[in-house]
Amino acid sequence: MPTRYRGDAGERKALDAYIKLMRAAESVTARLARGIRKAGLTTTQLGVLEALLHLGPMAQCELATKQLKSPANLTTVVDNLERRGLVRRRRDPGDRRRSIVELTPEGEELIAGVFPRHAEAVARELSVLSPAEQDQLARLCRKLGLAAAPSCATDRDSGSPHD
Amino acid sequence: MPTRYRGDAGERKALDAYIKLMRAAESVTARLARGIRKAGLTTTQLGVLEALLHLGPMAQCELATKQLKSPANLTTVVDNLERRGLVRRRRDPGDRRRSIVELTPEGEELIAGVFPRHAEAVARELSVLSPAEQDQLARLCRKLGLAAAPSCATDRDSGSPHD
DNA sequence: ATCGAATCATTCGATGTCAAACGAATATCT
DNA sequence: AGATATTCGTTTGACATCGAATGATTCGAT
Repeated sequence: MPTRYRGDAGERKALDAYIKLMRAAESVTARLARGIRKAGLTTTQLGVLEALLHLGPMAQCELATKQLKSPANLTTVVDNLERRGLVRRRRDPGDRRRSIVELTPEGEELIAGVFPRHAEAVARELSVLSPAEQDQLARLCRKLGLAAAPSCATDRDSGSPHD
Repeated sequence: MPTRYRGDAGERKALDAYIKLMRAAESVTARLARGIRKAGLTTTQLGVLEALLHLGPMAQCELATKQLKSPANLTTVVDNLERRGLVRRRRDPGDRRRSIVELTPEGEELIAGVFPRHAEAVARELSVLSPAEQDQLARLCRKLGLAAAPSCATDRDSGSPHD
């Protein structure tokens, strides 16, 4: 037997749940990424396009908050999407620090065609769990996902707090 | 109300569970990454050093399988660790294709000092869930985490199938 | 009106990440 | 033995990712 870590029981239980959470997220992401790649997108690009499709144009800073990514990262992702003509930047007239990002017609067509198949793939991945188990998982993960700081001032939001 | 996606009920439930799973994994990872960074490591580097500490020297290919990373990725991560003198590569005499990766004394000292604090941080993050809930989460995530292809021939494994 | 603090996007440098192609070494089949 | 397939690690090229620093803009308090 290799020398495994020996902490107290509670710590071992937490570590066990933690690694299983990470492995689940990573392996589901990896499997879904194959299908996304066939559509010519990366996982992050899909997330950005989907947000724009379902929520409409929004500032880059909002996009970063919703995707749990750094502003620097969003700049490069939006750069790559803009270079391919899938999104467009527009200065917010009311606050010229902000870039409003919106789908181009090409971008909208692409994501509208891709997303339904992606949603099916997600449902297929999750189908190893019963509907009741999916609810349970959502409830437990919700508790862990909080404490995400609302860094963007544009949280003049609207209904459901990002879930 | 923004135009949200309207699929059938089962698909919406799966999507909901999926995004909460991802948000939980990403936000816990991000919070833990701050502590890891203070120790001068990245999350992946910590994972590699921890595997070497608790399981002993192993081939790069085994390391890649255990960390759910690509071989190309492991090459660069091990490169970076080797450059800092934390690990060492050694040709496997029995199979000269293989690189056995092992901790240097410096690497062992570092990870042995860092890991206990990391484990505490993990327990703290998971403490929003009761022990019973942690078990539940582990059980559900375990079902999702399977189907990870065993790419490395060195699966002459030993007891628990990576969980 | 002005000065200082906060916000947004960008740049830079470093690391992580993968897919694909490749060379070296090994295993397998005949 | 010799031909073929497989495995392991690496390289390359593209993208993702963060932290820190910077410039432009806005906000807040006097």
